Amino acid sequence: MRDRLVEAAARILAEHGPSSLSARRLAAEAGTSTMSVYTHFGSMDDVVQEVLTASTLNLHRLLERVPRGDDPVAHVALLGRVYRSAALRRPHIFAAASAKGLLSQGDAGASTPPRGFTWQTLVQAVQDCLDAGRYRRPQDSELGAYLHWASVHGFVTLELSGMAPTSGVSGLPFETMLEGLAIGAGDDPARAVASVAASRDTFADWNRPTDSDQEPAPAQGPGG
Amino acid sequence: MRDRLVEAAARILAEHGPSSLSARRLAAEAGTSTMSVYTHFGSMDDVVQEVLTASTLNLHRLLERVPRGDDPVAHVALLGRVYRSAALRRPHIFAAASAKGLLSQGDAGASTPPRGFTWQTLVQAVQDCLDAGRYRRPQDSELGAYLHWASVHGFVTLELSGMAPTSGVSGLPFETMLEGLAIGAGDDPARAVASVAASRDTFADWNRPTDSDQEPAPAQGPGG
DNA sequence: CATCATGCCATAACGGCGTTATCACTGGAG
DNA sequence: CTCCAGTGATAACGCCGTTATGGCATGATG
Repeated sequence: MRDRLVEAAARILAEHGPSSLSARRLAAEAGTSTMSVYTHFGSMDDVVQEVLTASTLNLHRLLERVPRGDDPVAHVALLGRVYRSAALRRPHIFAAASAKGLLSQGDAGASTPPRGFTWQTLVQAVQDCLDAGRYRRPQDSELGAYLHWASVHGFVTLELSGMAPTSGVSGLPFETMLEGLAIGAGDDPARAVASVAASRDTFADWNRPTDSDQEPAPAQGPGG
Repeated sequence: MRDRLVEAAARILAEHGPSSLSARRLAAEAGTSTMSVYTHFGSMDDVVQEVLTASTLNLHRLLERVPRGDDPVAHVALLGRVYRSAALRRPHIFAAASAKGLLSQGDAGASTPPRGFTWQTLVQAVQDCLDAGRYRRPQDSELGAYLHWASVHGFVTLELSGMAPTSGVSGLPFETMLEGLAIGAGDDPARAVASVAASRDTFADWNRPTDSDQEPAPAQGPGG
């Protein structure tokens, strides 16, 4: 029964958002009564917590599996692409996890500042850029990682709020942002553009076979 | 009565967050009954809409009054500082307005993509950077403005979620981000750093007298 | 076999929510 | 004065999360 509840909760959450996830509806869709929710969970909040934790764990696993080629800047860009792609694929989940501050942890009991394994992955990726001489600023790879994360997160957040830039804008906003991040970190502009372009191809190639990593998802367009 | 309701709603929203703003509590704190809420507003949602719209309007007015010196890059950075400062000053309001996608409009009936007057201000500021030869990319000032906005917004969002970078990090994260934005847009690194530093002084000077622009606010630290 | 303890959940309830129907009251217009 | 529009107090409806109660299986124990 517990599994059916989690399943139903995940589906409701993903398809209709958190406001539609009520104990009565959840029980009904799982074919049971509200009482069984409380036999298996402490509260309704624990249910969404469990679903969101599982979802972000999926994202973390996905991000860790991102192929690390020999171009560290492309790797950082690729991580951003995967983050955005996951968010666009399941907007409600992303929004809820973001609102609850769950996106950085991926690990129960983590301290409030970013401490999930993905965070380590990103920090390492940025550190690789520094080591390779591509990045120059900031010297602190944790700070650099945080700035990348903040920018991509903000971009996606605004995108999901329907505030994406007006159509007719020249260039692809997300590509431009990725390039700007690298250049802003000290990379050579031409190399940054090349690395971002390379990461786009890697993403396209790699994204297809890993489709099954996420549960069934509606169509989406990571093109942007 | 209407005013007392709006007042009380604004206070509850700012101090205790949206989840604490119930019709019954609002009526009680305004010294009336729930019915009066519905004589003056269509629904509870309209109440928070009104409060948030007023708050973002305040922010927009504030942003428009930002002194435009002769350094366009410093001006862009200053806009970011003011945005962040307002968000830190009233976290609940910012989070709620952000969740409702109200932050860009500042104007009823605006189309979904950013169309508020502040948006025009930011676009113009970025355009000034392009015209002055400080910025080089992207050529489209709307896109450039969007990228700045997304980064600052993401930074503040994560900051309010308690995911600010670990203490002990070297350098000031927000300063570093502002510098990175300018450099990523093509500015000369040294000039970017100088402009951001200049904007910090301008902000400190200008922030004191305009304290009264916002309603009574708890202590906060825009230092970053 | 009978007995009992345990875990699961159906029913129904409690208080609180947004919202609405009803109606008493007030104050200005004719 | 009457009449009317607007206001809001009372109480209700159907939701919500949560919980008390109790029935029903199941499996261990004698």
